[in-house]
Formats: sequence, structure tokens, C-alpha cells
Amino acid sequence: MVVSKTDLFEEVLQERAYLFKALAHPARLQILQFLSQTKTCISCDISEELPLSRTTVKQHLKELKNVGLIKGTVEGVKTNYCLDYEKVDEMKKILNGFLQEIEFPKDFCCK
Amino acid sequence: MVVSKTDLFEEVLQERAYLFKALAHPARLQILQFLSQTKTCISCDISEELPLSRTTVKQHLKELKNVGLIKGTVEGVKTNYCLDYEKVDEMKKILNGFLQEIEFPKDFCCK
DNA sequence: ATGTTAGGACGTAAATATACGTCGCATTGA
DNA sequence: TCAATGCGACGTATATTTACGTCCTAACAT
Repeated sequence: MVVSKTDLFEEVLQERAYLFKALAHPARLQILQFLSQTKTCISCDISEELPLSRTTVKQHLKELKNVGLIKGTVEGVKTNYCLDYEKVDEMKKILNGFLQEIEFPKDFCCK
Repeated sequence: MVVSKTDLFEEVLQERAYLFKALAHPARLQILQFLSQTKTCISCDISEELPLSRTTVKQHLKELKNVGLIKGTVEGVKTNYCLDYEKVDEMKKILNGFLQEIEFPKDFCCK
């Protein structure tokens, strides 16, 4: 890449791209789905749900934590993961913002 | 990566991840935004709008074309790009599907 | 006290993405 | 006819992501 040029773009675009990147792997989507379905905190036996090794799953968890979509609270020997309500809400706003901007009229040109 | 494991996941997750991946770069988001704003077909002078070289922009255009979000129609010496209405609509459905699934109740556990 | 278990930190190999330059072909205008 | 212009195809260097293994430490149970 020689040098990343991502910071030459508008803030909004960067923010969205960053979010999309976090969502750009089925493992991470499944983790989010799982946490949302169980509606409880879950320790890292999530790895048993995914067709990936423990280490790899942990890496994906870390990435989700970095963007803030999930948080992990240490409870003795285990770490419980759950969705971060605030951030998930923010994500929805960002996605909806994107969806609205891409809106275009029915009588769109291109043939 | 040794070998990609993405196809070991549910189809829906794969489809979503694939879409998110396409949206995971500010350049591609700006292209979509631009095409949506101008509401016309645009030849490849899009590159003048972005802080990237012609070649790189073309690569991003190609990726967007691969997922089907835009289409390019050759018109003599130029290629006109525009949003693919159908696919954009499909994208919205996919994104909304994701947003709905990640829904969770106000009385969510985690402290 | 000691084994077990969960998770963090670190390292590594391979795949993929990003960014760019160059070359060649086809169409258009002079 | 011929130069110029636009774009596709190809190649390449570096960055990042993906996937995994190993080692170490802390807490819990026996």
C-alpha cells in the first residue's frame, strides 16, 4: 500500500468505512448475532459455536471490542462478552445515515 | 491465512460480510455517494474527485462492479458508471435484515 | 499444594487489499 | 491517416487481515 490514504477522505466516510470493515467477516457477524440472540453475557466458549480455532475467535472478539460493539467484563477466571448497547445504537444510526444518503429517485437515468 | 474459512459459515452471514467488505473503504463509499448525488451516469473522471490515482480509482470501481452495486456501460471511448438500482435495493434489504436481527430489548443484561 | 482451565501476549505464515505505474488497444477528432 | 484520449489488463511493492500455535499467568477446585 506504500502508505494509507484513508485519512484523506471525509470524516463521515472514514467512520462508515471503519464500521463496515469491522462487519466484513462472517465470524464477527455470527458473534454479534449470537450475543444478540442469547441476550446474555457469554464467556469465550463462543469459539465452540464457530468453525474456527480458539485463538482466531479471540482475535475477532478483540476487533469487535476495538470498534466498541462489544465489551468484555472479567469475572474471576472468565471473561463475559456482551453487546455494547450504546455503540450498537450508534452503529444503527451510521448505517441508516448511509442508507438514506444513497437514496435516489425512481426515475433514475442509467439504461 | 493458510486457507480461507469463510465458506464454513451460514450463507446469510457470508452474503452480508461480502457486502460489508465492498463498503469497507472510504473511496468506494465516496464513489457511491457521488453517483447517487449526481444522479447521472459518470465517466471515469470520478478519479478527479478522489485523492487517489486513476489506476487505484479504477480498481475500486471494479470491485463495486464485482458486487454489482454499480454498472458501467461503454459509450464509444468512454465508460459511463452508474448505480445499479436493483442491487442497491437488494443491499438495503440485506442491511436492514442485519439491523433487525441485531435488535435487542431495552432491559438488556450486561452491566 | 497442585492440577486444570480460561484467557492474555506473542509470534508466524499465507492470503488479500491497497496503491500505483506501464503497456496496449480501440475509438474519436483533426 | 494519425495522434490523442480513455480504459482494460497486467505487474508489483507494501500493508493488513486471517488463521493458527505456543507460552505464560491467574484463579478455582480438589
